[in-house]
Amino acid sequence: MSKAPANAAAATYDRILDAATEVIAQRGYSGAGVQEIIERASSSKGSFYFHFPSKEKMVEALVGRMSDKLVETVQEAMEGQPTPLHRVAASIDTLVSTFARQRKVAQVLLLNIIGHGRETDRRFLPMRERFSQMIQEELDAAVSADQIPPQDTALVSQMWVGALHEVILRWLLTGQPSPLTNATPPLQGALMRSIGAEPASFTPAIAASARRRLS
Amino acid sequence: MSKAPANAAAATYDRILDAATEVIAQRGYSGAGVQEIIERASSSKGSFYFHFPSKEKMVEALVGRMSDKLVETVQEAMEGQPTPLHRVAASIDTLVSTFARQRKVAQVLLLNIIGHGRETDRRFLPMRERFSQMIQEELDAAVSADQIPPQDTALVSQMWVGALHEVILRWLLTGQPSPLTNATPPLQGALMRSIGAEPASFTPAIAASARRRLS
Amino acid sequence: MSKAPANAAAATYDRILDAATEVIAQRGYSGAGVQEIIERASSSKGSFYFHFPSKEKMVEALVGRMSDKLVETVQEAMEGQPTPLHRVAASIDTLVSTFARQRKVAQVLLLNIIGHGRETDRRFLPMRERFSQMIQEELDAAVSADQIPPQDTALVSQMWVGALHEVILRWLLTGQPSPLTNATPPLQGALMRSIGAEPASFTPAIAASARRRLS
Amino acid sequence: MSKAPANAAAATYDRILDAATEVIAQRGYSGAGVQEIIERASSSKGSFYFHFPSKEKMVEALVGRMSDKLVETVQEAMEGQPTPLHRVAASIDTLVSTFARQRKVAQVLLLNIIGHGRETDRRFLPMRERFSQMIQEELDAAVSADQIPPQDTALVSQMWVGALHEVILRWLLTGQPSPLTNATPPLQGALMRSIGAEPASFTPAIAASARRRLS
DNA sequence: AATGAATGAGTATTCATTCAT
DNA sequence: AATGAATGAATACTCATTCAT
Repeated sequence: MSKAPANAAAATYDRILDAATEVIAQRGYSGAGVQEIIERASSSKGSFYFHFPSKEKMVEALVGRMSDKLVETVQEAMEGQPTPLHRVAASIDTLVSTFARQRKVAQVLLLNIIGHGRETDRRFLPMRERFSQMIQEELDAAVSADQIPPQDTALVSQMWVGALHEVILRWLLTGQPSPLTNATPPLQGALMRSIGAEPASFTPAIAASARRRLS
Repeated sequence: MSKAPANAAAATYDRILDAATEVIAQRGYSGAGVQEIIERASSSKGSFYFHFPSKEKMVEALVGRMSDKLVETVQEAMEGQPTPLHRVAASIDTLVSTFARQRKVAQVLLLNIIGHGRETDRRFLPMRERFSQMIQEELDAAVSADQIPPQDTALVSQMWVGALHEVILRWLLTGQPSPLTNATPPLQGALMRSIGAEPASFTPAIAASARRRLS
Repeated sequence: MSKAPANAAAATYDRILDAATEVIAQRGYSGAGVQEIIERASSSKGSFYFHFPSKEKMVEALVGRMSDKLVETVQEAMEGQPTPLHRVAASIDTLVSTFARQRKVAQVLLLNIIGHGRETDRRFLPMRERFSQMIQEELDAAVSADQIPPQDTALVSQMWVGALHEVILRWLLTGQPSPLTNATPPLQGALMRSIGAEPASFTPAIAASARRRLS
Repeated sequence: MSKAPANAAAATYDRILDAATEVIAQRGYSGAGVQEIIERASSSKGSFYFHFPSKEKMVEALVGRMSDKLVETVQEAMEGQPTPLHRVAASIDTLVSTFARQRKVAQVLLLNIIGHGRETDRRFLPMRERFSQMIQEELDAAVSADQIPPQDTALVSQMWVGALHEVILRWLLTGQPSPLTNATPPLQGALMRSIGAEPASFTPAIAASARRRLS
C-alpha cells in the first residue's frame, strides 16, 4: 500500500523518465499525458518543461536511454563468445531474457511508440536498425568464416528482428509463452536453420551481465 | 463484381471507409481526425455518427473489411496448390505482392494502427493471428505429410508473420527494396529453410485472383 | 441587477464578438481570455473555434466590424456637407460624438489593441490610416478649391488623427473632459487654424445618422 | 558623465534594464519574457527578483529612467531659448530628433507599453502628461506675453502630444518619413498655426545636449 | 439519411514567481 | 548578490461526440 516511489531521491530528470516509462507502458504514447507523468514523478509541469523542450523530445530521450542500455547489455553478452554464430545466438538469448525481465521496457520499445505518423516513426526506426545491423555484421562474419553459405544477410537480419519482435509482442499482449524464455530454444532453432546453420549447441549460458536493469 | 474505380457514386458508408483509409495512411490512427475524414468523403459529422457509433468502431470496421478481403485473396491463391508447402509459399507470395500493390492498406494494417494502449491493440491482434493460424495449419499439414520434421509450428508461424511484417514495414518507411517483390525469393528461401524444407521451387506463379483490390 | 444578456437571441458569431468587445475593453487584448469571452457570450470553447480559427483572427473580425461601422457612420455624416472643410469638420464631430456615446468601442479601437508585437500592430494600423486618408482627401480638395493654402496634407491628416486619438484617450483614462463632446469646439478650432483656415462656423449640426450604434 | 558604450561592465541592475529595453522593443510588453531578458543581460532569475519585486515594477523603473532622461534632454534644449514659443519649438525639435536617433526608446515609450488593461496604462500615462504639461506651461507663458491669443492651452498641448505621437508611431511602423526629422518643419508649422502663431523662424538650431543618449 | 453548429473535457505548453543553496 | 531548479495557475487550442433540424 505504501506508494513511496523507489526513485524518490533520484534527480528530477531521471524521475520524469522513469515515470514516463510506466505511463507510456500503460497507456501508449498519445495516451500518456504530461500531467500523469509529472504526478507519478512527484514533479511539476514547470519542471518537466525545464528539463525537456517538449513531450516528444522527452520520449526521444527516454527511448535513447533505453536502447543505449539494451545495446550495451547485448554487446557485453556477445563479447565472450567464440564464433560469429555463437555471438548472434548470445545476442538473441540476451534480448529475449532482458525483455522477459523488463516487461515495461519491451512495452515501450516494441509496442507503444510506433504508429504516430511518419516523422515520429522514422525517428524510432534506428533502434531496430541497430539490432538488425548488429546481427547482419555477425552473419556476414559467419559467411566469411564459412560457417554458413552466402546469402542476403541484410534481409535475413531484418527478418530475424521481425520474428523476435512478433514473438515478444504476442507475449506482451497474451502472456504466452510463460515464461517468455521458453520460446528461446525453438526460436534459436528456427533462426539458425533459416540461415543454413546447424541449430544445435549455439545457445550459450546467459552471461551474468545480462541480468542488469535497463531502465 | 465490377467495382467502380472511384468512390464518387459509392454509398456513404463505403465512402467514409475509403476516406478513412487514406487519412489514416497519411496521419496515423490518432492523427486521423473525424473532421478530415468526412471532408474527404464529402460527408458530414452527423452522417459519420449515423453510420458508426464511434471513431474506434469505424476503424474496426475498416480493418475488418481490409483483412477480410486480404484473407480471401490469400485463400484463393492457396486453393490451386498441390501440397501444404506449396500453399504456404503461395500465401506468402500473395501477401507480399498484394501489399506491394496497395501501399495504403499495408500502411493502415501494419503500421498506423497499433501502439495506442492495450485495449485497442488487443482488438487488432486477431488479424495477425488469422494469418499465423493459416500458416500454422499448413505447416501442421506439412508435418503430417512428412514434408517437414515435427516442430513448434505455432511459434514458427508467429515468427513468419513477424518476419514478413518487418520486411514490409521497412519498405513502407524506407522504400527499400524497390520493388518490394524483389524480397520475395530470399524471403521464401529463408522461411523454408527455417522449417527444414528445401527452399527450391515452391514459389508458384501468382494466381490471377491476387490482382484484385483489397479496399 | 437582472443580467439577462440583451443579445441572448443573437447568432453565436455575433454574441461572441459582442462579448469580446466587453472583455477586451475591460482587460485589454492579452488579458482577454477565450474562456471569459465564451462565458460572457453563453457559448463554448468549441463554438468559439468553430466560428473563428484563432483568438487573433477573431479580434481582427471584431475590429473590422467596428471600423466598418464607424467609417460608414462618418461618411454618412459627411455626405450632406457643402464644402471640403465642412465635410472634414463633420467627420471630426461625428467621430468624437460617436466615441463619446460608445466608450467600449473607443477603448477597444484606440487603446487596448495595440502594442503586442509588430505583426499584430501592422494589422490594425490600416484602420487609423483609413481615417487619415479620408481627412487627407478632403484637405486636398480644400487646397484645390483654394479654401486653404497648399501644404503637406498627408502629414497634417496624420497629426489630426493623432490629436484626436490623444484627446479621446485622456478621456478614456481620466474621464476628462466630461462630457467628451465639450472638447469638440476648441478641438475643431485648433485643427482648422493648423491648416490656415478660419475656425469659425464649420461646425455643423450633427446628422441624425451619427446617433447609430457601432457595435 | 562618460557612459561605457556597451553594457559589459555595467552593474546588474542597469544591465537588466538595458536588456529589457531591447526585448520590449522587439517583442512588446507581454511578449517580453523574464527569461529572455535575463539571458540577454547575462544574469539570472534570482538576480532579477533580487533587484526588482516584479516584472511590472521593473518596467516601471525602465520607463521612469527613460522618461527622466528624455525630460532632462528636452529641458536643457529649452533653456537657451529667448521666448516661450522658441522654447516650445525647441522642445518639439529635440523630442523628434531624439526619438529619431533612438528608435528603441521610441518603440518602448510610445508603442509597446500601452494597451494592457487600465491599471498598467494609468501608470504610464504620467510620462505623456509630463510633456503635455511642459508644453502647456510655455503656451500659457506665450499667452501672458501676448505672443498668441488666449485659448484652451490644456487641450491644445494634449493635441500636440497626440500629433507628435502619431507621426512618430507611423515612422516606427512604416519607416516613413525617412529620416523622421524631415517631418519636423511641416510639423512645427502646423502646430504653430494651430495656436495662432506665425510659423516662421521658431525652429532653433538643435542644441548639443540633444545628442546625448537616453537609455 | 444527412447536416453542421454546439459542446466541454482534455492537451501541451508558457511564464512570472519562489526558494534552497 | 547571485544561481537555476522548481512551481502551478493560466493559456490557446483540439476533437470525438451530441443534437436540433
